[in-house]
Amino acid sequence: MKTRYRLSDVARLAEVSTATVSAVINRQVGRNIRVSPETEQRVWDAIARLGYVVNPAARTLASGKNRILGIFTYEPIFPFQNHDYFYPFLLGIEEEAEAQGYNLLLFTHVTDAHGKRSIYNEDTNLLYTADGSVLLGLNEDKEELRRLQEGGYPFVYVGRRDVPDASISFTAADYTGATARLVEMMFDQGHRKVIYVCLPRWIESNQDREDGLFRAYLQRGFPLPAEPVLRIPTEQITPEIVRDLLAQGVTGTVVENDELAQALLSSLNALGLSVPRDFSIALCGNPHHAWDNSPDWTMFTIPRREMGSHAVRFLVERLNNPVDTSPRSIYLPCTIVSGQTIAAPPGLKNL
Amino acid sequence: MKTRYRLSDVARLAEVSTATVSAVINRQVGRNIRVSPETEQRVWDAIARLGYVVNPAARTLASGKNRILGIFTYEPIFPFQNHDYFYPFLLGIEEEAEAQGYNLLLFTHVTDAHGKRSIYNEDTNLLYTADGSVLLGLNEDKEELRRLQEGGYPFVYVGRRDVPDASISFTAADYTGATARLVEMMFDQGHRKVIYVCLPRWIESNQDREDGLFRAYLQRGFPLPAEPVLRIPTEQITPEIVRDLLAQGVTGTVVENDELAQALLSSLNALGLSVPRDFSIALCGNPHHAWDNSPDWTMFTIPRREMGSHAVRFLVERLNNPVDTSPRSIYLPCTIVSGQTIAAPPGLKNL
DNA sequence: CTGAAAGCGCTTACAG
DNA sequence: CTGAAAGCGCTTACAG
Repeated sequence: MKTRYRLSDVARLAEVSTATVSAVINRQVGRNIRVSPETEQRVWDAIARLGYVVNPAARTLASGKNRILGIFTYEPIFPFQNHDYFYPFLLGIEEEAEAQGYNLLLFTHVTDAHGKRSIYNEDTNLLYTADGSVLLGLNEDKEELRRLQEGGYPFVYVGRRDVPDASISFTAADYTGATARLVEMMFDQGHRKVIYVCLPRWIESNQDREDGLFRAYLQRGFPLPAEPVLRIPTEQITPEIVRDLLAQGVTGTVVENDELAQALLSSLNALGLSVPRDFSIALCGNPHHAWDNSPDWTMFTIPRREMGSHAVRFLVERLNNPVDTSPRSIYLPCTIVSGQTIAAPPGLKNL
Repeated sequence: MKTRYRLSDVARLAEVSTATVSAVINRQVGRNIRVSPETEQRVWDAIARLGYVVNPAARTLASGKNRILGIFTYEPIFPFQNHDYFYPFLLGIEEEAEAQGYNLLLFTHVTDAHGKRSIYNEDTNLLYTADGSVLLGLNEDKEELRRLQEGGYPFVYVGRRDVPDASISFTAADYTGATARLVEMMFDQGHRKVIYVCLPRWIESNQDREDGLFRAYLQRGFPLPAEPVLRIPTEQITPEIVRDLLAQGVTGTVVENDELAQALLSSLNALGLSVPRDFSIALCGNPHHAWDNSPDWTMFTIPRREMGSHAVRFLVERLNNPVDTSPRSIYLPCTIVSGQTIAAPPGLKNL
């Protein structure tokens, strides 16, 4: 392996100072620094002759920047299961990074001593290799995010994240608006008791969808059901549960995910009922899986690609203007997909 | 944004030298360097108290390594079209990188002045940011690869690459063996005239598949047809072409890709013939697209994941042992998929 | 228009 | 067992 040439080698060969070489390779000539065309040509010749290539680490150390954006995910980034989940985000991130002239660093080596993926590993912030980072994943560690924000490190979360005692930048899907829209579609069909069914865990997107439900009731002035939200694990959805809902007069639901929706569907079928004839269901987001017996869901899709590209845009804005550290956020519109799973409630059809 | 603490700040607070702090955070204690347990504890306390995090750029500059592996692709890495193509490679690369404790740098910002993706941009080798790189893509620039190899930069190509005047490391699929296997399967059914149909372009994998065809003939001792390889653009495959093949006594083909195979199928159908009753076809690799009217191809699949992980393994071996710069290569076995597109040739069925 | 020099924050012989 | 210091290869005021 031959030794690499240094900038000073180029300077010596071209008979100029290192400052001049630096100015030439960084296209500073004509800006604050002046170099005569002949001198510049000598520098380029010397570079070509030696086959000189700049050392990015040294450049980074000296300038404090390296035009690298990190991608940190709280779940493995390229697993089989999450394949279709992460991909559209990455697509948007890559597109925008390329457009902005940044490379992407995938933080793959991030499991700590306990086997957990985390940003701080033995007090080392792994992300510092990159000028700024895009963060993704459902199982984030809020305390880490707070610490990261406090440390002044530039990052943007893909997906709304509520961090106690901190305000962070994020790009989110407008779950609230999209969910409200689905509920209103049911209202338009004559439904009056529509509830939200979700898993029993507090996450921001569930909060947002719940808010969407409430907003729809508020806007239409319909009375909110006594139990507007059903928090339940998928495996606990049974025909009895569904019979209970029907007894309460519920005629339709918006549902967090496809597993829950499929479970509801199965229970309805077990009772001899069908969707949307006897009950309406709409899905709040993209299905996670391909199902054999999946109906054509009425649902909305999450603008993943746009969430990714906007995250990069926020990050680059922040890096270009380090003075303004105020957090930024955006709610991107979801797309409603009109399927075959909502219709007028059965009571109305009897009229 | 508060200023970050430096290693020297930790040293001052712990009342030790920077060398000691460096030894502690790099786990050198107990190896060549000795630090008393009390001193070490003081260092860790100081680190915790300041919230010190190491600066990777400085570390890289000083040590010459950064435990980052690059991924360079000659096509955009996350486009819609190549989604399913690149993904399995990335999966294997990520798995192995994680296992080996390396992060991955995706070189996204690599288009030169002419809009072409290239490693050398204005005489700068973009890859030098990473300790070593995995290269992928069909449209590689051999001259660049030669230059890269000559420069001593550690890299591994995913897919066999023949570079004039250079010998590079790669991980390949055993196209030759798998193609020979398909041809022999046809021989076993009674075929004697099986040809290879491919696009009219020279690429390594076509060379390998062709070799597979020849190998099968050689092993069985059957005479090679006068025109054993048909090089033809997809759109030029017509019923006339196929009628010609049949007239030559060809009863089956192994085919480069699914587009060609589908075109053959259409032409056969247009002649009132069907597969595999009248003609056998086997596919040499994974289909690129999902087709509406695709038969259940007899084919082989390319071990993409393994190709990716082996590339990382080669790279890490090279980095761990910089003295041995000899190129490494491996041919990984493909998996034969028994479909419904080969059968005994029609002549035999009449007996 | 150009150069000498400090500094970025680490690692690593080397000296003691 | 620990410290002083050179060096990694750049950038960037600053001086002229």
